Amino acid sequence: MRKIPDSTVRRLAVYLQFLEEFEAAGTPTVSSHALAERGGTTAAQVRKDLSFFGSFGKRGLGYAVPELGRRLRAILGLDRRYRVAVVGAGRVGSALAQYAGFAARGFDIVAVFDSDPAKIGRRLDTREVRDARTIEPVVAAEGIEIGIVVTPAAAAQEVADGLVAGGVRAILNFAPAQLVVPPDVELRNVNLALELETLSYALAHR
Amino acid sequence: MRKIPDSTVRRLAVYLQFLEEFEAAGTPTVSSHALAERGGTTAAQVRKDLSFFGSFGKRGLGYAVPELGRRLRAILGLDRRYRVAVVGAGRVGSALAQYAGFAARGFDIVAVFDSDPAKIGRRLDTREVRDARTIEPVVAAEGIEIGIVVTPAAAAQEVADGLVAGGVRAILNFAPAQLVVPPDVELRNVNLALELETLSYALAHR
DNA sequence: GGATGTGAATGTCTTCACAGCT
DNA sequence: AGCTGTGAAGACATTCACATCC
Repeated sequence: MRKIPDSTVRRLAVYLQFLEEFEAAGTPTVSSHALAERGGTTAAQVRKDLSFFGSFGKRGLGYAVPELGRRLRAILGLDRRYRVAVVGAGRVGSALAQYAGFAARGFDIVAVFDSDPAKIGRRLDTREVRDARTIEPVVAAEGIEIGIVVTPAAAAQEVADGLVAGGVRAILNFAPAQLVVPPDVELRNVNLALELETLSYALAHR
Repeated sequence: MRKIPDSTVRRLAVYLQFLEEFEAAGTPTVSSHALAERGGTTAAQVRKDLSFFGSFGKRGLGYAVPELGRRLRAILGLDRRYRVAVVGAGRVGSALAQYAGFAARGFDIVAVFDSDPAKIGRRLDTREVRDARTIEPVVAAEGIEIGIVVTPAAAAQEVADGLVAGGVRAILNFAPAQLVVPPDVELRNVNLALELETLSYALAHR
């Protein structure tokens, strides 16, 4: 069960999204074809993706919606909740800290940090913005497992070091910087400008 | 020159980022090895990526920083500016509309839309939030080429249709919905929750 | 009949390794 | 000597096609 393509994991998360719509609508069963159509891929791809983890379908019938949902949540590790910290209470950071989509998927933002004295102490929903110098102890004390970095590039590595020292197991980095973290800490980068740049490339080439 | 891997395009944008740091620092020349190190890839990969578009380096020496910068900007279509609209003035939409990183890379947010009467008319920096019902005419009149969709999933397709009718050539979609657009409109999806979900998968599997 | 599950075939991307400039 | 540029090899991912089962 090791060595699953990264692209497969991403697609599984997408399938789960659709599946939850089917769940809400009360659809009892769904075919690989139906999932593929909505997810922008092919039926064979859907079946191959799922087959890495077992065989959850019934031949001739398709997949039972509630069961496949449960399975996918278990596979993705979404059958539990995570405690998450956001570092950087600028516009994007604040928006992410309050983004309902995170809590809806099991990611609870339990702490927000910034280094700007003007921001420290302010409230953001129910949480208070805390001093970035306290990242390490707070992360450790609160049992925070995931850190989201939304600082300027120059501050990102220092912040990441604090998160790691506090014991996070994963970091989602929005800063346009290449972070260095220990190999046992999972790191994913999201670069907003980059997405527009690939669009620019596509527009320029035809 | 057709058929460039998507991953290559993304990496080129990353190289450009680093190159601009070298440019700022006045470093005259850079090797594929140096670029690889910072970009989290290998020297061979850097050279292969660049070789799709020509040979910009000097053997035994490396790449001239200013020239490679110019070339990359030209390849990525970043040697010009783009007019961009943001639809959805919620927390994330507002943050994106004011995100300095976009303007810095040549993407000017020239219009912001929302359908909520409470938000329409409000100012966001220098721009006023406009009625989403006017997307099509405003996009057409303002010569907007790129639309960023940051609405709830339920509204996203309608908004996309308006953008397309107005004449955008590309859409960056943050809504957790699979949009349908004509084949000549470039579409890229960013799903914030998805990124955390792939981290969750990684945490669950070891 | 209809849809899954999966080896095998195909296609795509990355890495290797070395010839060729400077 | 140093570092690029690139075919060829290898690794990886997707698609095909069909046997299998409900």
